[in-house]
Amino acid sequence: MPQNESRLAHMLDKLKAQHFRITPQRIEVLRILAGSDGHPSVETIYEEVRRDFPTTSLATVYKTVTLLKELNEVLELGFPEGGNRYDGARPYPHPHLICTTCHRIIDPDLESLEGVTRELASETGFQIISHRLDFFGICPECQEKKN
Amino acid sequence: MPQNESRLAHMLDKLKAQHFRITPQRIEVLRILAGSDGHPSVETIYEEVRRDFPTTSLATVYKTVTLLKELNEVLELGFPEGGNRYDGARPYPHPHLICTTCHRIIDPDLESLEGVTRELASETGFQIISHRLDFFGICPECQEKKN
DNA sequence: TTGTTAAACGAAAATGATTATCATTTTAAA
DNA sequence: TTTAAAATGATAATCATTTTCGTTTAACAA
Ligand SMILES: [Zn+2]
Ligand SMILES: [Zn+2]
Ligand SMILES: [Zn+2]
Ligand SMILES: [Zn+2]
Repeated sequence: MPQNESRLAHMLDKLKAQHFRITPQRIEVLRILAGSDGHPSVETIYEEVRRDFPTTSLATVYKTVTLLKELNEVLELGFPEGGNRYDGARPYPHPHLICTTCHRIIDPDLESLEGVTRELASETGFQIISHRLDFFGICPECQEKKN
Repeated sequence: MPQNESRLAHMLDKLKAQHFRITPQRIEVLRILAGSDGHPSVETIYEEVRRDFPTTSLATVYKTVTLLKELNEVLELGFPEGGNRYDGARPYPHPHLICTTCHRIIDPDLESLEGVTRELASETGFQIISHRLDFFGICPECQEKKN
């Protein structure tokens, strides 16, 4: 998976460029975020990191994720019910499709959003900085299981 | 404001129809939610209710808002940072425009979302139940103040 | 009107994800 | 290596929201 490796390399370069230290725990968190397309939670990342580094603290995972967020290297999908999810492969705003049954989160292809944003800006005078678009529904697999 | 009164009447009817009791505190919360277009927070509702009923508990406001949410009579805009906001005038999913400076929340007019939803469903096989669309930016007034 | 009863209220404790604290360990550069 | 600053790990603190539970009250019938 060359794309993941380049994402990982990019993240590492960014940390180095800003003189953040490269620690084993950080490398592991970066690797998971760069390599996963499933929008993992902090808890998921934590469990995976602890397979290789069993003494890792949950606080370290939080701190690393927060750092990457500030560096715009991970997209945080905050949910008020808790259990935020993270996208390290596409760290820019993009729509998500969330299965309310199995909680998987998918990146759908949707092009028409930029036009909507422009329309909105010209209509309201707002300077649009960012957006968040979530669709909630039931994925094909979960629809199948119901029958 | 006849539209607000009809919203209030509708909410009261729904509570009565399902044999929930009509209390002074509930009426007050309903009135605020039905009459406000500013997407108030629980704290805001609480302060306003306490003007007329100073002994009202914050828990009562939470319980009433939660009840209305379950009855689909209020739309909850949850934010992971806390301080959720509520729309009792339009209790169905609709896009929002949020000023990151003064935190005002506006309902913009946007029609093109239903088409996007249909496209998404046919592309992914998901059964789309709901959505959440927030745009973040700086409102004209806050842009002005910066200069 | 009054009495009855389950629902709602108010106050306070509990919850739970996230953040802050701080002593100890470790990275990175001289 | 030595050194200083940064990162880690364990734990406490935070804070919006939920739960608990004893008291009050709305709704309804007598
Ligand atoms: Zn599913
Ligand atoms: Zn994504
Ligand atoms: Zn503003
Ligand atoms: Zn709204």
